[in-house]
Amino acid sequence: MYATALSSTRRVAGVPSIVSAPGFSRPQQISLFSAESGIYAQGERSGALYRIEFGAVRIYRLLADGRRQVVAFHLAGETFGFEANPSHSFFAEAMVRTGVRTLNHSTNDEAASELMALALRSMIRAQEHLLVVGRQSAVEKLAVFLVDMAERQGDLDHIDLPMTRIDIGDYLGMTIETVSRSFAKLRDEGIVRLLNARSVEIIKPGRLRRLSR
Amino acid sequence: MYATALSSTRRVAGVPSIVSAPGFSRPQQISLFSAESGIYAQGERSGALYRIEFGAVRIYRLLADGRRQVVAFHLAGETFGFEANPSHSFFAEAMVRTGVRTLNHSTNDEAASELMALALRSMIRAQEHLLVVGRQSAVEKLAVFLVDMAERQGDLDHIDLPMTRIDIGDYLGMTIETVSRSFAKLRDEGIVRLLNARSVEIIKPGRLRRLSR
DNA sequence: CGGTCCTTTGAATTTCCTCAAACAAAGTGG
DNA sequence: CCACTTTGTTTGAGGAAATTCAAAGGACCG
Repeated sequence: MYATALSSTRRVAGVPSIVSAPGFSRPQQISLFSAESGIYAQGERSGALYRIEFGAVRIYRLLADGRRQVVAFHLAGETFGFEANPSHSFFAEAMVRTGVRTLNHSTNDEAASELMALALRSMIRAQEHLLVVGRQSAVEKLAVFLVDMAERQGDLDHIDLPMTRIDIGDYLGMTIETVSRSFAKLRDEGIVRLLNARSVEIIKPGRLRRLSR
Repeated sequence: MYATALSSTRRVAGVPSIVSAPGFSRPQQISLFSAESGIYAQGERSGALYRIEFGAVRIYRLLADGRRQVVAFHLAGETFGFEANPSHSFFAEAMVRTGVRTLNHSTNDEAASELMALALRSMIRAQEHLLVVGRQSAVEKLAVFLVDMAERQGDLDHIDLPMTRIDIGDYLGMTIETVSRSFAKLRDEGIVRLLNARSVEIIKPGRLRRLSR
């Protein structure tokens, strides 16, 4: 009952509540999060890494007036935590029921190089994202998003979206109506088929990919 | 004669030429770059850090069709190099005559932690940038940019811009005309005074700051 | 002084957003 | 199992914001 309906255009006051899960800070243990529950605790020291065993997570920032920017989506098998700087009003939330393994923040070289690699990947991702948000049209943005999701889910023909249109809009910097209309354009051109709002079949991968650059 | 006139709306074919400066890869030595010359060499290994002794540098990415996104501006006294992933068609260029010190990529702990701190800062900056580009209006974007520049130059009343309107537009995700019109709005509201196109006096810092969030 | 590049401004157009309404899907309680 | 509510999605109409196209002025340089 809080951040679910949050979007840039439907603004809200205040920030979402933060929920800590049982066993959260015990390393090498899987923590469970129900859909729409928060993952970062407010006082959390930065540097902690999280590996998603199953489910999906969104990372976002808020403007004072409630406008939201989703910085990243993370899917099963992915590691995150580098984006999360609690001192800069970042939030991480499970989008669906999600299992997360908290990785030890040990000081050995191995962990350090892993952290560095993650930092580099996160940076590249953030900048690709910036390029998309800053420099592409609505349909191009959606195409980039769909191609990315398809690749990360390992199935180039079919995508299951764990997020709402609000999430997608706040990720791509546009309203939910524009997201929906962009879906409609891709559908009307025979590029994708919408089995339902969360399930997308890619009919013409080549055209989608061409749109996305 | 290459990347200067590059912008998202005035598209160009091809990529800018890369110029290597004398003494570039010798550590602890200052390399000089003339205005509009490239700093990263194409094959440059990542991980190298650069400290700007004087001048200013832009970091950017290109889309295939020539649209450009400026990812960051770096001013004198700042360290950069983390954003630069040569394998992802990133470019770094001096905007004005610039002196750069290449820092040793040593493997000791001190250097590693410095690199990590830089990574974190770059990430935070990138995400602030994403929030601005994705979620703010033209005037708000310009206000954020001006406040940021003023703080980084250590003078809250006056800004010297080392970059063109094209750079600003490609940094904020808008056209040069919109940048110019946004400047005009701030001027017409008595928030700033334009001594010339590159020199801005901030008359009402409070109003500018309020616009920027 | 002529040329080039940058900037500003205007007018027309396009894109996206806002507001509104209807529909669909999923959950709740009787 | 069915009304009822809530939440999410789609679509339309109108309006606002930014872009595109065009032109003119200004600064700098050879």
